[in-house]
Amino acid sequence: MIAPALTKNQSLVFEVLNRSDAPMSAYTILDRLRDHGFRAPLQVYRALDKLLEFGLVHRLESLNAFVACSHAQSDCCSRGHGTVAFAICESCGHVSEFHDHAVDHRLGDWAKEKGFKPAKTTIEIRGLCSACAA
Amino acid sequence: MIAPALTKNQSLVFEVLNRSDAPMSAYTILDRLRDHGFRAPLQVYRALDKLLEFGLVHRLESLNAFVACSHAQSDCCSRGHGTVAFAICESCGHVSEFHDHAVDHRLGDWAKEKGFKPAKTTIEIRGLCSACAA
DNA sequence: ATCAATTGCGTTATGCTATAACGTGTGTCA
DNA sequence: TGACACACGTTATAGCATAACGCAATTGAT
Repeated sequence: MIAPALTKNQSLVFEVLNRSDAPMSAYTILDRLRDHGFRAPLQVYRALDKLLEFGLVHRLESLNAFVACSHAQSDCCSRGHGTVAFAICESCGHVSEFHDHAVDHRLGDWAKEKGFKPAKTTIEIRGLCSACAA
Repeated sequence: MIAPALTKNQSLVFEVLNRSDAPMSAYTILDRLRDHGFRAPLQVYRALDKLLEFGLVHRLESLNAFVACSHAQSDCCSRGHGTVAFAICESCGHVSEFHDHAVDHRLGDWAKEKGFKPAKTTIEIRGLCSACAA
């Protein structure tokens, strides 16, 4: 899944997500981009679909929101080296993205044992980050 | 979190979920219960909130839907002995609920290391069950 | 060069998911 | 008995996501 050059809309959405230090809903992104000519949710959702496909953005299922991939610079996402997990602070909104090989492997083992063919795995931990828990 | 006797609405919602072999959205539950006097989403959501609190029901974040806890009979859920994971078949809709101590422990270690205080953890694997993958 | 297929884009309308805010009734118990 | 907690019912609204239409630009094979 090599990412081609982004289109204008895709770039705009990606920029907004990259600048944000917290997840954003599609509608929040839309509002941020009204000045750039965005008028309808579909403009955002279509861009997000592509960005997700390219691995530049992640969707947080438990929030119905989106974040830029923390490792977009490296080969992490574009190579799809495994399942990514998220720790979401419910106080400040900060999201830590990490990969745990052991967890990945363990879930893979379970799937293998059960004959289940995984397509996409979601791991999200909600709680308080170290700064907010202090 | 010992579950007290369920109220009428809670029982109705729980029954519907128990009879279903796939997750159900709140609105689908509502439709199933129109004959029993349900008229508004809030009647369902309020019951679901309690059932979730009692550990009798789980919410599937990646589907915005709900399932009865597979282990409701045992002490699994009511005791909250750890994080539960779900394997969701995208073909037949069947959901397997399981617990993996190693995964649980591993994520706990990560949290401890980072000073993150977990409140709720979501693990959902979407794919094809053995029957549908065959 | 041209035609067909693909892709992105814009717009309108709609559907699905979830909660706010208000009021009612009922049971507890100090 | 009066304050409180809790379940319930209703209306309205907020928030998230996609269907369906049409147009424009690009690509690529013939």
